Amino acid sequence: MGRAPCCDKANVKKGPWSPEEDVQLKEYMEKHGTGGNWIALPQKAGLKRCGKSCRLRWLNYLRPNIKHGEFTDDEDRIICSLFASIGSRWSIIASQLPGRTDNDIKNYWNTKLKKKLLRMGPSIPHQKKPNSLSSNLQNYYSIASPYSSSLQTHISSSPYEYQCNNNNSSNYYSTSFTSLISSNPCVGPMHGDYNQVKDSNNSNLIMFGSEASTCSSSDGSNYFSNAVDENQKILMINGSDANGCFSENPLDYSIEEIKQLISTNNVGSNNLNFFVDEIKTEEKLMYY
DNA sequence: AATGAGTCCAACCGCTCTGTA
DNA sequence: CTACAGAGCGGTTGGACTCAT
Repeated sequence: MGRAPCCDKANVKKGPWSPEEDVQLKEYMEKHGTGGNWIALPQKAGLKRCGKSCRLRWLNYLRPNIKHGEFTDDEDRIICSLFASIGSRWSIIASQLPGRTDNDIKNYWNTKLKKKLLRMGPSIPHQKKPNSLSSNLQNYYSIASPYSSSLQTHISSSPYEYQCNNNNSSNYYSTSFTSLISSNPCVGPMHGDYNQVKDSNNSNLIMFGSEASTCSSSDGSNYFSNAVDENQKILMINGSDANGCFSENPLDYSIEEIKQLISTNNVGSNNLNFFVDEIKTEEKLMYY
């Protein structure tokens, strides 16, 4: 038996929204809000739409302060940087770009940014490390404001810098991203929750998740769960320079590796093996 | 002018997660 | 503990638009 549909599909209008429907939804939302129930909203608002459709329309188009139009270079960098570090977690990426929606960013990435990246040749100026991520991608990773300033605040205010020696691999951490996520009202604290505990050697640990099984949501918490996978290379968002650019590669992946992932459609929740999935419930520890 | 290919993006689908009874 | 409903997410699709031939 399949899953029950969220609405009566036979009596629900599909397809593009008319201006009248937009007005209707907007007026209702401004007066009443969602009332905590999207499913019931269309009926209350007099719309022949599925609740999910209303939600999507509101979030992606009608709600205030939505930014449409061209993405700036800064936004490009932020997207590239976050994509490289957390994969296609569009909602998290969107949370770092005020006014942008996850759908917008997803579309932008799929239609433009990805291609733009792939077009970039290996010979680009300002290479910092020829054999690692010293490519246009790396330049894209160099994060500029406003993200960098916020990130830098977290970095500078962070008391810890972590090094995680995980079996035979040496994985490095800083708190920057952790702090960023955990302090971000859009993604935390749920997504960035961690506990400070001590291991058997009385070493301090940072533990993401809780008790026997860590949160397995497909958002930031997974990122952290997977980020410490011993078999995976680890994001190092480390000290940024005075311009807000990272002074080190944020990733140990080469442009070619990433391009390959993109070109083989291996970018996504299943195959972007930087940090994503696979060990969703495994508890991971960070030593400091 | 016709048309086919490519691009873009709004919207849908189906899944997972979360809260609650 | 389990089942269920709603919310949220990422992947995909379909149609409008643009451009080249």
